[in-house]
Amino acid sequence: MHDIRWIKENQAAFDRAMERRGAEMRSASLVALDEERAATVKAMNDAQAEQKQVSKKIGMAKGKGDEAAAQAALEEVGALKARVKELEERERELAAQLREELLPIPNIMDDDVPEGADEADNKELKSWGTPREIEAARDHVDLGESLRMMDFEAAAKISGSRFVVLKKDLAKLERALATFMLNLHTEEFGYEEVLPPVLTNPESLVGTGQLPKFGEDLFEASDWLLRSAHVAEQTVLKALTAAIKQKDLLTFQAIVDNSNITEDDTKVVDEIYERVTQGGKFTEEDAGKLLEYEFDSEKAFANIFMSEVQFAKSRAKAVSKYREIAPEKWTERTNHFYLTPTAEVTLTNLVRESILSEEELPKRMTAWTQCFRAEAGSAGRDTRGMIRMHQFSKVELVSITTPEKSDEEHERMTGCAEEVLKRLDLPYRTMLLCTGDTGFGAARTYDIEVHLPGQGQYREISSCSNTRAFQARRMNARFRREGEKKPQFVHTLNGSGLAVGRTMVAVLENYQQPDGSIAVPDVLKPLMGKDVIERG
RNA sequence: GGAGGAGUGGCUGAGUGGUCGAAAGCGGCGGUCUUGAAAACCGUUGAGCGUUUGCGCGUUCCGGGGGUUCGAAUCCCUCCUCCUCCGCCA
Repeated sequence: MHDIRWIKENQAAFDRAMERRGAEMRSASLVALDEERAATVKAMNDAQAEQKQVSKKIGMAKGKGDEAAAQAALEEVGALKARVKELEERERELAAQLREELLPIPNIMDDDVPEGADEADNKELKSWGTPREIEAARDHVDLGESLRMMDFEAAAKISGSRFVVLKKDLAKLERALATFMLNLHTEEFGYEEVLPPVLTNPESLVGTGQLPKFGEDLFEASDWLLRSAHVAEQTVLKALTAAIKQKDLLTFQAIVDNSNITEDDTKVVDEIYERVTQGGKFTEEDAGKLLEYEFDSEKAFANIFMSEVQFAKSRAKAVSKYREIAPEKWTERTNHFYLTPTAEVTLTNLVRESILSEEELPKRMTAWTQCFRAEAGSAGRDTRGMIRMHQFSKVELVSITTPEKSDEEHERMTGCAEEVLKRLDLPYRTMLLCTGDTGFGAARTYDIEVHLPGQGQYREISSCSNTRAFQARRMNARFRREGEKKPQFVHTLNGSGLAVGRTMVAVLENYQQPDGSIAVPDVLKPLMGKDVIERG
């Protein structure tokens, strides 16, 4: 998220940055919105100051027993109160609207990020190792299946496409690779190992930028709809009880009559809402009040009615009705989870809404986690093999730094990821992504691509990004400098170190032997307990 | 899942309608004293927003949101989190 004050002071630069992104947003409308907000805040503050002043007078007058003075002040405060409330509401609306407009805006990229449309325009920064010349090189699918240790059919049976089942030494190889990477990052590079939850809430995903714009890429795991529907039913119940209490027999009778309709339960719930919230005596305002009613002796009767609608097949309409009637009671958070697409989300959000001390920085964290991606929109791409899975494991690196250290940290982090490949003796090259290929939240991204003899090309195995303060502002993650009063935003960086599944692909294809067995890379031998993976 | 309890400043903890952003203690910072340190004593010590060249001033924030009231940390509603007991469970 961008700093609106920065946008205001650098409109031309902001607009130019958006153009490079191919985004439509321009500064003018944002600045206008913020100016209106600031004016509203000022008016609100002034009104509040006045109201507070007068209220204090009342307190003092009452303390002295001067009823007449108290009464006079009391009358004075009435108009002020209404004005404050109105301005408060307006301010809240404007602030929310501003945030809503800022959240989908991508980060500003560094000036030296090369112009380009897609990965073909990425710039190679360096390469390491020489791609192996392997005669009649086989790809990892061929190798893995021949070993009888990689089973896509079994995965399709128990889950679906874009999943894989690994067995025996390949299952173990996944574990060995992850262990090797974690050991390297924790023991030699100073990263702290973390084992975070896999399900995350929407706030976290907003913090790192997956939401609100890229929900399609995520798997959801939530019962929010069901839970909310349950609450909606409770509302219906209370409305019915209210009808009873107010002796509104017409409405009540109508509700009961309709309870006989069982084929289309949605319709029943719907109609009840129509009646209770709009029909006859019940206004929208009344509906809000109904929520406060308690029922007692009528409960049993109401329950009989409810038993007929509680199996409503589609509850979406009830939910939306409920949302209209009682928005303040609606919470998106109710058991609303996402399967985490990358540990960048969990690790980075550990510092959300916190103020760190300067000595704690840089804060370096690493985690081996399962990652889940819907891969919506990539139908047909990389359908063969383990390159693009709905579920894969990754060792992630996250650094939290001061603003002046983030560039240096970015290079360091990329070096940590490269070191994994060096020690596995896998040839790679490092790319600076072009404007068209750089992700939403990144100011600058390095991709590391490993050479795959089976495909005869380099493929992405790591992506290291500096988001600068972009995520920190979304998350309100700050630090305080020694001796300074005002906290400021940290910089956040993330990188894969590495994608474990793709590393396995690289190992298989690079270490394959003519007989179809796989030589175990030296650094993995202690972890694998053998020198060769072969069909057993 | 059922029953009950609790959320106050970096920490502990007082405050149950009125000059309360909030007692007290601890911790932190500054000072006095001391050759130095400790102890003692004195002072100081949250965040956001707005405004100001700056000192400052205004306002909001006592888990989140909403409400009652001229006025809310305090009363009401709701959500979240944590704790205890029972049940279930890897």
